[in-house]
Amino acid sequence: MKSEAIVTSQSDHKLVTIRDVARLAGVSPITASRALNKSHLVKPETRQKVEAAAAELKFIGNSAAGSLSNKRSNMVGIIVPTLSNSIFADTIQSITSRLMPEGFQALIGSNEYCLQREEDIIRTFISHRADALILTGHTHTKVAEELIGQYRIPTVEIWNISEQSNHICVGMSNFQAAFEMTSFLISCGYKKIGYIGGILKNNDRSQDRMRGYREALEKHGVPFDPALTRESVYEFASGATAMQSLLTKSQGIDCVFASSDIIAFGALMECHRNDIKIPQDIALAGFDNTTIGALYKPALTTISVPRQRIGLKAAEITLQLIKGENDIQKVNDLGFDLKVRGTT
Amino acid sequence: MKSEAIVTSQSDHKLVTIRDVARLAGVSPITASRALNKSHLVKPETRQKVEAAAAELKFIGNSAAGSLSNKRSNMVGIIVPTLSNSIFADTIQSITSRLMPEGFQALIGSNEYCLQREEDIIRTFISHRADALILTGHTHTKVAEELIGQYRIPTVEIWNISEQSNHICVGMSNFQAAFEMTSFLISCGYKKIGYIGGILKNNDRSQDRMRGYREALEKHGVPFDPALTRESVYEFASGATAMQSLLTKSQGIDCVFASSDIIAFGALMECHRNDIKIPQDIALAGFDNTTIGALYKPALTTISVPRQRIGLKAAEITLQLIKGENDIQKVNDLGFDLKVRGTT
DNA sequence: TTGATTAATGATACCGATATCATTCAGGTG
DNA sequence: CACCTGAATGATATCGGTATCATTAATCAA
Repeated sequence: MKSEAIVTSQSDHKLVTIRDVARLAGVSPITASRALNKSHLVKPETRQKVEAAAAELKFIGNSAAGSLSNKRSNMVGIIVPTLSNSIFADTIQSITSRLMPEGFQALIGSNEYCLQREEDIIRTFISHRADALILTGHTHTKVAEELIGQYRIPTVEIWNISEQSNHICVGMSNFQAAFEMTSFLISCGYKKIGYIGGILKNNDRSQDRMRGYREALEKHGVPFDPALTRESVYEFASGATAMQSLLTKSQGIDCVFASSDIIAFGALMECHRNDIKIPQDIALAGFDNTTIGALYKPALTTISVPRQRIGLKAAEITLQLIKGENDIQKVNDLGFDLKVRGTT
Repeated sequence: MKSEAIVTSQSDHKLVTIRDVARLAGVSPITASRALNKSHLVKPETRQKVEAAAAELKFIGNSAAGSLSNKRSNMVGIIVPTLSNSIFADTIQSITSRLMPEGFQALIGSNEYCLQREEDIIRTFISHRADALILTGHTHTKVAEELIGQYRIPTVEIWNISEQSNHICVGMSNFQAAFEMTSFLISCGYKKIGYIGGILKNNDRSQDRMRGYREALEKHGVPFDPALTRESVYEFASGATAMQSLLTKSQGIDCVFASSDIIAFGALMECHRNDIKIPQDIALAGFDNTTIGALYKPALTTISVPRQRIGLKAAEITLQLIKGENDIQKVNDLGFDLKVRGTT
């Protein structure tokens, strides 16, 4: 079908392009493009004409075309373990709030604690030529690391820190935090301290927290007893189940350290259900410092993690990396806070 | 710089393109493209050669180039009010779990209950030429609607239903649900039923729930009393504050209907803190059926919303719309369940 | 006045994929 | 054997921007 000059069929579904804007403004397409992006290269008067034309046509540029040409997608891929846990929602929130004003679109993926799925998501993000990646933790598949290398995607890891990692990381020492919490619990005089941690497999945060618990015990001369530990999915119900198991199979426990507030809350519910008084009968500590934990009475003793600051700093570094800056500190420790409250 | 046949500089940062794959496989670029996408047009043997080449080079296609050419981005934009509330996280989860296997990338945005921000996000999504949009609720800015129309983006609304809407919607009647809950509370014999709802402005779900509460009261001959109602942000702390206000300023209340479990839980905490027994002193009902509510003792009476099914159905319809099917039911009511539990 | 420099704009090519149309060739038919 | 059909593949153009280099006009130093 040859288009004839006059015909402007409505059913043609032609979207407005920068050429249309340029035509209406009486300039060339490149000038229009420049006016809309790098306005300093264009006379203010021209810029206004172009902007007016763009506004009149409700022009929205095609970023696929843009990124194809200038090799920057203005997208940043973010992968968290899950969206259901609000702690990651908070981090995402703060990342995007920093990135959006700079013109970046966040691609968000959750791997549901599965490395293979993470690899798939990374592959998708690369296909969209994300300008950078923000991943949770240090643990990734070999292929994922290779792809990141081959496609040279600047990558930032959040929520844990390690000198060993291949990437820049922003977070706090999960080991140190668990170590300090456990030490604190020991210093309170608790003798038989149970531990409900997240699934260890492929999860460096869970592993580090467990290690913190264990090494703190050993440092204080308390033998580590696997029978006092449970692995739990990061969900209320699972925390409750783990607690139930501890209550029945490990009598004499006077304190439980849950490596996540969600798990701790599930454990709390379970105690509640069994008329076990917190902290009189059993003390309880969590990790993450969620809102519910702080609001509950008695309020939950926990580790406060600077979720928003992690997101903000990660976004900041991401922007620097995209700009090509490379004098960036590799390990960014934002610390944590031990919040001693009612449950211990 | 003219490229000389032999030179393959490592520092050239050249990413592998489909031409490289084609060359290695000994076919033309188009054949390579076909082999990787629409393999039925290509001899099985050829396809294998191409796949082998792609695998060897770790080829990941540039989807910007792809979508520029075939006018499909394989991206679906999803906008929810917030990620902090797990109910939306659940919906997103189920949407993406349906969309990803079909090769779609979800673009996720949260408008933080702000219509202008929603409009901005929609603009971004359109710039990426999202193949479809999934929005929460019916309330959008005029400009947003215009853009959706102009760029002809198939759009599905979730979490509320209405014949009036411009778009296909998937959800349940928030009005009906609040109506039934309120009627139930009346039937329990509660005489002075307070209401803590979400912010009404620009939020059709909040509005419909409030209307359901009000009309149920009136239908049963109970006068609607604004002094018994509060508006609250959808956060624990805000629910607690609202409850506190009700407790001090509206004595004699024997029941509170919170239009969200999060608010209800905040209210619960507040009662707990003031040694008010639930349900003996005051009954409490929520909305959403979150996990904590179900786990708490006494468990929270609430409205169960089919969050996952909403997401799934929305994804399903989105796929149909993208395929161009248009015999799609406009209003998709997935219903709700009144969960009567311990708090009433 | 002239050559040099800067500001503003434009012509053309190109990013990397695929749509479209063309071509080749094997097998079937009358 | 000429003709047609369909399967497999390829050449070329194109999507909608922008990089790159070229051009023009205006400003300025010598």
